[in-house]
Amino acid sequence: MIDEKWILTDPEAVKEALKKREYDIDFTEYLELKELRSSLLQKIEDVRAKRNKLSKSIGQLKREKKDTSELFNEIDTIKNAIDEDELTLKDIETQVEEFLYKIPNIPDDDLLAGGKELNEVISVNKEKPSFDFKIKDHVDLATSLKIIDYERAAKMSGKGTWMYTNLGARLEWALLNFFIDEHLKDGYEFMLLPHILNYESGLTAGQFPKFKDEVFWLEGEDKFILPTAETALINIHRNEILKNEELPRKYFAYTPCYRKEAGSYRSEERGMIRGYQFNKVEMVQYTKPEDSDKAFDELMAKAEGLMKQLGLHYQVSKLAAGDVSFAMARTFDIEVWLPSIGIYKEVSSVSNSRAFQARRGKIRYRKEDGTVDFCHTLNGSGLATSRLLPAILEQNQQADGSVLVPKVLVPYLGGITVLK
RNA sequence: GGAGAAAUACCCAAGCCUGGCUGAAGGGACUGGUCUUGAAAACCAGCAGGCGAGCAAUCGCGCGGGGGUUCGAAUCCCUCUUUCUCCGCCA
Repeated sequence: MIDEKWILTDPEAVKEALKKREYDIDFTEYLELKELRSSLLQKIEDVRAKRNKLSKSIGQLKREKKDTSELFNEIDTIKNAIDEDELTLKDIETQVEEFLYKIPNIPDDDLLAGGKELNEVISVNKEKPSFDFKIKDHVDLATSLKIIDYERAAKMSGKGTWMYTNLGARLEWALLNFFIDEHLKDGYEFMLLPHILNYESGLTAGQFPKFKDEVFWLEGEDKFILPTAETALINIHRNEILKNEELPRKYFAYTPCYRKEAGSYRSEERGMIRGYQFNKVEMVQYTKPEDSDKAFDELMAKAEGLMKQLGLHYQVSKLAAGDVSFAMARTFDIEVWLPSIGIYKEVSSVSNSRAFQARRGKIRYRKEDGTVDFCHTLNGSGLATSRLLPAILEQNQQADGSVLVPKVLVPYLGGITVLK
């Protein structure tokens, strides 16, 4: 949720800022509603104050066993005066809230105005690998190495899924364990979370109301299966006031991520590039507002550090305002090179939501001076393993169809250095 | 899934039957002070926080959430959520 005070004081500026993400908004109706709310509230509170005073007097007279009929006459006249106004007020507040929940976050000043096509590659790691043989794609590699089974997974589940078998499962698990160890080293708190969440959680994270159709809902339960661990991690401190010295708070979690991805299939995304379920380790930080830029850099450095240790060729993209997701003010993507399709695919997305999610979830902290303010929340994948595994297979493949295991993973694979 | 009990401010806890003087007793923690070489102890004092309206004085809402009854609700009624106990069922 964006800052209402800003809309009220300078709606034009907010409108301009949102234009950067190609989002056009009209505050006319909203401002009218706020106006109406204000006058209505004034009226209601006046009557309530009067009523409270009279009721108090009645209490006092009763205690003194005096006659109260005069006061009752007086109170009769205001008794129902605001009934209707109270209903109207509630209605207005619902409308205002619904309106606010649908507005995306304000992009940071330094982002380019416009969509995806303006994303900027700001750094590249390693040379693009070259091969002096005909390369295979990850589906062929994984299938011939017998580490992923697509057909049997389809049999039990349907399209858009796969199963890791034997060394495949171990490789996936090695990645996860490697990431977990790295995050622990950096003092992040390890969380295993519920995967079934309530509506409020999705609302706070910014998934809802806009993207309610992109997650799997449990029938008759008003609950959904998380599309990313972020949705849960962001709700740990919902409706809390954190102590000044508790910040920054750094968490990470491993969860599978479940997404509908309805109609998003592209032929280039065969195999495990896009599925209904994939694995990811996610990092989240709660910070003071003044520290969130630093935290962003830290998350970026951590995600990149993991990629570097894996020895993969990747690029970092700074997303243009229009490509930054709904709840975020800025996002950098780490995109890994997939030789078979000749493109870079996102394996990590590091974002700063600033106070956007905190406002939705009333995530606050007490400042040193005793006043209360919203935290900033940030998240970053660290990393999405299900896209990493194909990249490792493709980038590390050899002429004979075997694959070199990244050095850092060897200890996690019981000393295995080559998949063959 | 069935049956009961509970949810009060940072923590513990009174009040709820018998609605009004409860912006919520009492303790602990915390903060400040007295005392002390310093500390502890003892004693004294302070201590809902938050949200909303207003330039302000001040006012409104707040006793798990939502709704209702009433002139008036922490207190009565309904509902939801969560926790605990027992039974059933299981990993």
